[in-house]
Amino acid sequence: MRFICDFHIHSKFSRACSKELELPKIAKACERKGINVVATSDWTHPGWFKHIKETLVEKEPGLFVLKDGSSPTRFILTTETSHVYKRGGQARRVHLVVFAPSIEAVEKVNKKLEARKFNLKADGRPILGFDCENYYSLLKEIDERIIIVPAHAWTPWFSVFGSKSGFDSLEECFGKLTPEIFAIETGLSSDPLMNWRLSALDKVVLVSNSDAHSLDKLGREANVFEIEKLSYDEIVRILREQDKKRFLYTIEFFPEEGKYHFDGCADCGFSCRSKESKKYGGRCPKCKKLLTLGVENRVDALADREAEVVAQKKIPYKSIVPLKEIIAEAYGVGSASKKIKTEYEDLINNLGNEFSILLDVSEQEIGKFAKQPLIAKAVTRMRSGKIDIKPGYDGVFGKIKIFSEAERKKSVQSRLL
DNA sequence: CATTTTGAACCCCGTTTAAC
DNA sequence: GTTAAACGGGGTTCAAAATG
Repeated sequence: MRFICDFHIHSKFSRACSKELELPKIAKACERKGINVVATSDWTHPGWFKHIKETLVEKEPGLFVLKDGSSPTRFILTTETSHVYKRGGQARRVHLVVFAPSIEAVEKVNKKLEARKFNLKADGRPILGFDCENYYSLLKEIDERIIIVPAHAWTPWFSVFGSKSGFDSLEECFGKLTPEIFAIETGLSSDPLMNWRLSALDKVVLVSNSDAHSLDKLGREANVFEIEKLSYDEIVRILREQDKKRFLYTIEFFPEEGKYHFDGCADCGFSCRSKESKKYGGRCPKCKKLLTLGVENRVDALADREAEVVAQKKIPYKSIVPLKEIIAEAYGVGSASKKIKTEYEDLINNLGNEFSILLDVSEQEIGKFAKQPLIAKAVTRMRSGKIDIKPGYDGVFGKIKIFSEAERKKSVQSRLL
């Protein structure tokens, strides 16, 4: 059976996250998105962990469902921790996704972290002044089956390869435990093609998750597996062995849409490719402050080959645009508007879930239910990658453009006739 | 007047810089 | 030398401004 999995989201206890993020609501929202396995998230937080224990029951080994049986959505005990510390004489800020096999393992980890006086109550994504390598050692002592996956590995501020406070290699960060890093999360601003340029990453498998802070953003990136006997150990095995038979593909943002694709200065609205930023001496040509170097820049700096050489050997991926943004594009209005919400709900109700619309349903079938005729065409165009994007930079999201103004006008006219 | 867009505040803590 | 304040991030949220 096909399982779409999102291993990195947040709860209502994480900073800047929606109050709607509670397990029953997440389970329901996943059904509408087409997500089969989702992170419990935030299990280091005492209040949230209590909620997990009260609300969920184990269904398969290491996988959980709502106690009341109201949803088929599986939960897996994955969470994020934020590490701020010094290593190699430099300040480091790295985010990690932690996979745990059982409630008991989580309980032990939380006890150990509390003993070290970390404030777990402060945030669902606690900040630990804890060196990543030492942290991983501790986790492995508690339970061999716990694994760490570096989160959104290329973003400038909080990641293992980030330009502001990351490293140039996994070894620098994880030392002797580097062999136990067998997966990394590519993040919104990079896609597999970019990551394939590093031979250093041949040992690891690339995963994609949403890092959702609201129900709406669940599964904006995800992993698609073909699994017969679902369990925590089977998921980890597939990752560890890069099992291409079982790990079918990842679902990705177009990397240009991510917030840190290009180099740039958000204050001045300036952005450029990494090659050009050298020309400016790494400084904003307007305000002369240092440019925030984006994901493309870091990949360029660390890459040692063209991606195409190895593409055939890798787990493939599909690039998507969230359905709401597609609808918004077709109407020519912002994706938060009322019209968009209504059309979105209609399509989901008629066609099942968001992922089936984005990945499977035919253009013709979508056209039957879409009020705005450009929507079906936009989905097809997205599937073939024929869209324009103004790349994101310095925290500014990229802007998607599926249709030219002329095309949109033409479509409006044809409806009037 | 209703809707949409834009803008700023908020949460948290380790580090850095400024102030005492 | 010590303490205090500023800084930074992500994205939701609410308020204000702009649009039609």
